[in-house]
Amino acid sequence: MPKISLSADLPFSLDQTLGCGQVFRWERTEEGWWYGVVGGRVIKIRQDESNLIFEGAKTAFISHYFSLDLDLEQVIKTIDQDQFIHAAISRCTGLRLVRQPPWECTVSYICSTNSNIPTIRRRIAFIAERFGKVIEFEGKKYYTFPDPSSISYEGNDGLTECMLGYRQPYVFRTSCSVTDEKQWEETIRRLPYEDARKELMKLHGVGPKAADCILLFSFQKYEAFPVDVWIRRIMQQNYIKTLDLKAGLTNRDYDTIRRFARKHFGEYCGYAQEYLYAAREG
DNA sequence: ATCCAGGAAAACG
DNA sequence: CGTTTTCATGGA
Repeated sequence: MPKISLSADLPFSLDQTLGCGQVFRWERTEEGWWYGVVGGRVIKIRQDESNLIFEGAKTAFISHYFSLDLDLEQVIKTIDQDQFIHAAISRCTGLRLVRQPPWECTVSYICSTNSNIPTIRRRIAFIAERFGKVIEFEGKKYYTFPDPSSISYEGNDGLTECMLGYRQPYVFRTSCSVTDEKQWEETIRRLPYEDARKELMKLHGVGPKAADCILLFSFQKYEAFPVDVWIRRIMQQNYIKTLDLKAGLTNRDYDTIRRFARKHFGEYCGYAQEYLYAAREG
C-alpha cells in the first residue's frame, strides 16, 4: 500500500482534519481507517505516528487534497495572536483545511443551514445515494457526488426522499443555475475573495455563512471567516464583548465579526476560525 | 414538550 | 434600508 512519510516539520493529524466538521462524507472505523469518496474515487487512509497509508488515489492527489504543500507552521505563527486562539491551536494539533470539490461543498453547506452535523451528513449521503454513481469497494457500495444536471434532470421529485426540508428548492434551483460545473468553478476561482463571495451569494440558498465556508474549504480563500452560532458565541465571549448576543446574527454583526477577525488574525483568519470551531465546547 | 443546530429567503416597516 | 418571521428535520 502506498504511503507518505510525515517528517517532523510537516505537522498533520488525519483525525483532527477529517473529524473537525469541515467535511461530511468521511467515516472512521474502530481501527482508525478513514473511508471517503472524493471526486470519482473511494479513498481508504490511516495514519500511524509518522506515516499516511492509503489506497484509492495517487500520492500527489492525497498530498494536494490534504494541503500537505501548505507550510502549516508558518500559517500558525501568523494567526497565533492571543492566548485563546493559542489554546485552540494546542488542542487541535495538525488540523489542516482540505481542498474539497466545490460543487459538493456548495450543496453541503446549502443543506447545513439551521441543522446539526449528523443531520447534514445524512442529507448529503441521501443525495449521493439517490443521484450519484455507485462504486464498489471492499464489497461495499459507495456513491460519487452527483453533478448539477444529475440532480436537476428529473425535477424536484428525487430530492423529496433526501429529507432536505425547506432547503430542497434551494438545492434544486442552484442545480438548475449551475449548468456547467467546471466553468462555474473556474469563474469563482479567478475572482478575489469579496467578488467571489458576492457571486456565490447569487445562488439560491447561499448566504454569507455558506459562501464563506465554500470559499474557505473549496477555493482556499483563507481570508474567509465563516460565522455560525458557535463562532458567534466564541467571538462574543472572548473578542468582541460589546456585541449584543440575544438577537440572531444580523448581517451587520456578521460583517463586524469577520472584519475584526481579518484584522486580528491576519490573512489566514480562516484557519483561525477552523481551530476555534474544532476546539469549541459543545 | 421545548429548545437547538456550521442560516437564508421572504415579508414587513 | 434594517428588522422580524418563516421555513423542516432530528437530537438532546
